[in-house]
Amino acid sequence: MSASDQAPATADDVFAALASPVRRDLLRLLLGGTRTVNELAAHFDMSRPSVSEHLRVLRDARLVSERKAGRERHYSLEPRPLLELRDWLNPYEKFWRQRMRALRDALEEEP
Amino acid sequence: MSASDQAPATADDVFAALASPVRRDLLRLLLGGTRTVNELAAHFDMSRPSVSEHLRVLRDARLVSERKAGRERHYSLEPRPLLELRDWLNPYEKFWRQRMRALRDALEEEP
DNA sequence: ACAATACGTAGGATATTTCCTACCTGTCAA
DNA sequence: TTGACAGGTAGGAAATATCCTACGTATTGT
Repeated sequence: MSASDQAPATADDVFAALASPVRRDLLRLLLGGTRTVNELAAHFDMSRPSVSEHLRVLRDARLVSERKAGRERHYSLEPRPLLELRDWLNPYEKFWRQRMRALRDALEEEP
Repeated sequence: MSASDQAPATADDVFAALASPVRRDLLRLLLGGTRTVNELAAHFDMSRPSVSEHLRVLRDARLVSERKAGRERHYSLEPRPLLELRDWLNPYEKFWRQRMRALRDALEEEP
């Protein structure tokens, strides 16, 4: 399963990709716009090849895309999997609101 | 760093906890309400002690809480870290809306 | 043409995760 | 009291993750 597959990324891929703080930092950097590998690697106390590997994990999870431009590779943020994460989160937000409502009701009953 | 600490869970703990599909299934089961360890373990093709370890990871991330009741332990969902995850997601949703807006504007320009 | 640059891949060392079985403590019920 | 049950912990095997250096390939500039 490499980044060149057209198959959609699984939730597993996305959650696993987000588990690394390095990869979350990479996503945050890409919020500022497209970046080359060297530009990204400059932010880390880590070898460039290791950053390349993290980028591959992010690519496999469809969280970033790459565009070849001469000898550079321009990486861009692809927010769609994060929107699916928001959908995953939705039932838990509902749960949260129910709990808040119950707490408020209990407080109103005994003032 | 055990679950008995009062220190708040880090984003790292939360993302790492969510990286396992078993632990995400545990959270989903707890959406239905409080469950004992045995009730939870019954849903998995895995030994009960292994489920216990997954529960510890979720506890350390403050994603679940436990309440002792006789010889049972009742586990409950604690949605607060997931709400922080939603906050983490926020800038990416803004990014997404910007991108959608740009696409829409481009389409209007060239109909 | 040739050196330098950008970046990926290979192979490997080490750390971490994930599962197991064995075992322990605390609680309940007969 | 004693046996059964709930569930955590210990120790270890196997798989995976994370980093490195060395190297290969494609592109650019001189």
